[in-house]
Parts: sequence; C-alpha cells; structure tokens
Amino acid sequence: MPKLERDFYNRDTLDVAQELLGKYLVRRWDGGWLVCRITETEGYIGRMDKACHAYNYKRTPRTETLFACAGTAYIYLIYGRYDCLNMVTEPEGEPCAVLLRAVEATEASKDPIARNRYGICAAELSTYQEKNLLNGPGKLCRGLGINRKQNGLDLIGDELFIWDAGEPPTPIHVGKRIGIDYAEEAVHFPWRFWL
DNA sequence: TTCAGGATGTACT
DNA sequence: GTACATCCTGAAC
Repeated sequence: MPKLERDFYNRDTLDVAQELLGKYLVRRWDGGWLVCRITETEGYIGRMDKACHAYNYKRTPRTETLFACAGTAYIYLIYGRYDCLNMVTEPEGEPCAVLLRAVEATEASKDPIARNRYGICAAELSTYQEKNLLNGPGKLCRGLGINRKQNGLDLIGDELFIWDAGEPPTPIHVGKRIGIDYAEEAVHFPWRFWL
C-alpha cells in the first residue's frame, strides 16, 4: 500500500480533509504497526477561521507547528487531559490543518489499542467499550499512544503516516464542526466530514 | 440510551 | 484568571 507523500497534504485543506476519509492511519508501535481506518475529519484554516488556534496568522509557541510545511503532525493538549492529532496542510506559512476526529481499528491492531485505552485485551472489551474505542480525537490519540512529544513529527517518515489502500470513494457526510461554540460565524462553517 | 457535571493543565490575556 | 478543536462517570429514564 502506498504511503501518502507531501504533495497530498500540500493542497486545499478541505480537499485533504475529505480525501483522508477511508485511508489508513499507521503508527509504529512495539516493533509492529497499528493500523486504523479514518472515518471522521475536520478542517481548520487559520487565515479566516476563528476556530483555528492560529486564526489571522497568530503565532505563539503552541501554534508554531501550524506554520510548518504540509505533512507535519500538529498535536496539542485540550481540556487539560487529552491530546488531539492534526495533519498540517497547504504551503508553509499558511496555518491550516485537518483534525482527525475518529478512526476504526483493524482487527490485528485491536489488542494493543485496547490495552492503551482500557488496560485489557480486545476479547475482554464490552460492546460499549468497543463502540467507544477510537470515536473521538482524544480517544484515538490515547489508543494509538500519540501525545505532544510527537508534535512536529514528519508524516512522511516511519513513525506515523497514512496509507492509501485504494478503496473507492464512498458517500461523505458534511456538517458543522464540534466543540467550537466560541468561534462566532465560524461555528457554522460546514468543515466536518465523515463516512 | 441520554444527560449533566467534573476533571485537569496549558496557553494566553 | 479564563477558556479550551474532550472524555468519563453515575443517575435517571
């Protein structure tokens, strides 16, 4: 399966957000790989988006990563407890990114992910735990062992990257983003995509 | 199955 | 001091 190259990320943020759906997030882990299918994303576009940390090109130590070249991982702490994973998009200097909101574990990856999330093996998961394994941005980071130490990581490398399995496009749902009620007019931008 | 409330720490004002 | 791109728990239905 081909790995996505920098050209993929160096494009319009909303195109990237939609095309990431159905592709596979790959994380090197314990000598092997954790592989998850991407099912929900959101776009954030700093030049015009009050929901983006780098709105109006605001540079701070935290947002510096958003100005890096496309194909960089932007990872930050939210609500004091959870990490969120983003893919930086568009040319260097444009603070834009795609937030990964939800993924699905492949069968072979379920055991280590269940251990990361609940400290048990996959066979011990309740149906409730299985349903809530990776269906949120904080959950998928916890499940895949991703945290702020990986902020700025190159997504073209071996630690963390995306595989294109060549699956045909399926219908994509479009709607408002979640958890950004403070963002005034940007609250209504239809920049959330899911399968 | 849904809902309210609390946890928790960093960034920024 | 305030706000935050969230998640979990427990209680009510």
